[in-house]
Amino acid sequence: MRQTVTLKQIANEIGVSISTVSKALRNSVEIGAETKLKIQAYAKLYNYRPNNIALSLKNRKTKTIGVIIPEIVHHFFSKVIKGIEQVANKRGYNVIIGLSNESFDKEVINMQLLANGSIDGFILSISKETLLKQDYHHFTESIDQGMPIVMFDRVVNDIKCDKVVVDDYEGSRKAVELLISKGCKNIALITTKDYVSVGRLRTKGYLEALDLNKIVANSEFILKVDDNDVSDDHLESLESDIEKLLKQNKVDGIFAVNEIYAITAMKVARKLKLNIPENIKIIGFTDGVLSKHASPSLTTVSQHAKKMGEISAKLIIDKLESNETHENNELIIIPTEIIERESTL
Amino acid sequence: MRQTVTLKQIANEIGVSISTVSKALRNSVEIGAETKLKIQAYAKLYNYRPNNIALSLKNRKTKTIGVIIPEIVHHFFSKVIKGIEQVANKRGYNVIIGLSNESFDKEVINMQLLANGSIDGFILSISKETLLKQDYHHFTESIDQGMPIVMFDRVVNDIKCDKVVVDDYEGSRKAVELLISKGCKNIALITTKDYVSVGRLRTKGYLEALDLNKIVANSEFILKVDDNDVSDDHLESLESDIEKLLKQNKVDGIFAVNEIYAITAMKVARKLKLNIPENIKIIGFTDGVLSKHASPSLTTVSQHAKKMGEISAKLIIDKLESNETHENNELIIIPTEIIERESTL
DNA sequence: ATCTTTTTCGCAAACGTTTTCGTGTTTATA
DNA sequence: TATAAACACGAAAACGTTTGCGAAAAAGAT
Repeated sequence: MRQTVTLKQIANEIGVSISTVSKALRNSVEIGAETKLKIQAYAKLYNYRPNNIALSLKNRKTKTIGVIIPEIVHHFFSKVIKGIEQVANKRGYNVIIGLSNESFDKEVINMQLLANGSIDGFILSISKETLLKQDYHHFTESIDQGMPIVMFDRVVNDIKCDKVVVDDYEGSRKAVELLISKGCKNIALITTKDYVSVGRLRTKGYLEALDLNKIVANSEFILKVDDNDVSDDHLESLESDIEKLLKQNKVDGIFAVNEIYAITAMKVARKLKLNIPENIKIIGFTDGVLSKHASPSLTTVSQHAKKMGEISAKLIIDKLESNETHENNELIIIPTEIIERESTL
Repeated sequence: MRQTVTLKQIANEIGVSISTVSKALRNSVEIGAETKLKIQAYAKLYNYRPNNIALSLKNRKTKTIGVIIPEIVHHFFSKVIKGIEQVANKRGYNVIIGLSNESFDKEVINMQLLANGSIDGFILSISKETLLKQDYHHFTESIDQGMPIVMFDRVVNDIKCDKVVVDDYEGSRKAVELLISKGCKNIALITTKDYVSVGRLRTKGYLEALDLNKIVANSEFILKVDDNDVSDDHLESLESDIEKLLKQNKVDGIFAVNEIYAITAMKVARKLKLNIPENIKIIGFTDGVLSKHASPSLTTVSQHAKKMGEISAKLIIDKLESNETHENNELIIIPTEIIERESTL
């Protein structure tokens, strides 16, 4: 087991000082050609690589960015990570992942763990519990300590940092207008509770679209799912809610704020012998894999998750590498895109 | 912007030495009660936290494990990560992610980047390209340098390290035998090329099950997909291949080595007006989300991805924290479990 | 009052780098 | 030949910790 070799070992072996070795390896003009060659050869032979930790300590930066997300077993978030990782890697940064599991405490602990020198900056999406509590002290603390943050998707206005979001409002409006343009008159909305900004904005887009088209919104057509229930139970109760809705009203279009709700709606429709898209049209909101492979395949509003990750990474690295004071904060809104599939033909 | 406070700053402020501060904060008996109190109060006030990097340098360990996977936008891998992260966190470790993107070069670079002090050990799943090239020098190098590795799912025998796999062979055999027990006579297999051990073993299980039940294997019933083609093209060509297969033979059961192939098979069956499960039964191999939400829902062989991650993390941390020489290597085989759903009723 | 013990604290080294500033040696210049 | 310039290298500090050991001061024992 050959341990990794250090400057000191090389110096001892060759009989020069540590600084000479360091300079030789960085090809400094201070060192004579002959010694340089000897040292470089030796280093190559023993496969010398500078110790990252020592470099981090010296340079006071780690070239690592911390990513805190609520959940990783989720197509949207994993795609964001992929985007982050890609540009981070290209620019010489590593990515360290922390999962909050939608829990406030885990979010705080994770951030504290990483903030003590392990990383240079954060990219994060806020957990539901944090959004509910509206306790953002860990974010402000981090920023106060000079550790920049970029938030994506789930953001809050109160915090002074860069933000990357999708145009939830606009995307929902367009989605519902697509349904209307296809002739739907009675359009239902399946959404989450309002405390997640994303859900609120999407609801707003739905209402706006109806309003713009002189359709009177009907509160019976709006299903607000309590997704705090992590188990599958809430899907079952959602199913029965949808079934009730579809039985009591002649709904001919459904807009769901995420993929799972849309798929569940499809399932219920099928159960009630409603043909998609003839009798009822459905649109979801997501980038997921379910929509693409469902049958009929599901029309969705794409969030451009990977792009979101790429932009977030670019923002944080730019900020880290500019020596300006991090005062001006950007809000980047990524336009959505409707991917038309069979469920709205 | 209040920067994070260091021992030195506290020492200067209070007028004692750095070592006194350090000892006071670690509640050493060497320090007088009064000074201890004063120092602790000050540290609390300024929210002192020891710098991780400095600790890493001093202790020569980072309490971080590097995870190298081929792809993160993938239900299986993200679930493994979730498992890893959970036990790693519980034991005070961080997780840093590297994506190989199924590329040999990226795998090597990622590992070299992390091996220079950034992490204490690796958990990884080998990229397809690496498996094809059969070039494993980066693994042996890492191990030679005293950096332990745990491989999961995609492993190779040649490397001396802990391995965690699912019982692919047994799982496939049981899956095919389930089809047989349900009365299927002509069972097709949709698999990948053989260089991924996983695909090879699953094929073997299929053949064995047929053999055990005195069914003669028919090479026409075996579809080997070239999944090097990352694009969606290969799914379309797979579709036509399956269609050809189903038209020319009266296949009444399909075993697919992953979720996507199974779903694709379902799609084709539906197109050909074959009822699932009445006319044809289908089983997939995976933990994915598609199977659960497909309609009819898809019977699958569960790989226990999360558990795989948990065990991998436990193995690597145990190894890191035992001061024994890392000589004895374990091979952990996780039993599969068949999750019966509608596609084989 | 003297000696021993205890208490309380600081020095210095170590982890592995990079870099500034000297210093000694060699070579070139007057 | 004396002096200046060029060259080749080393010492030391710094990043932020922890810890063994020595030493000063205080307390106790005789």
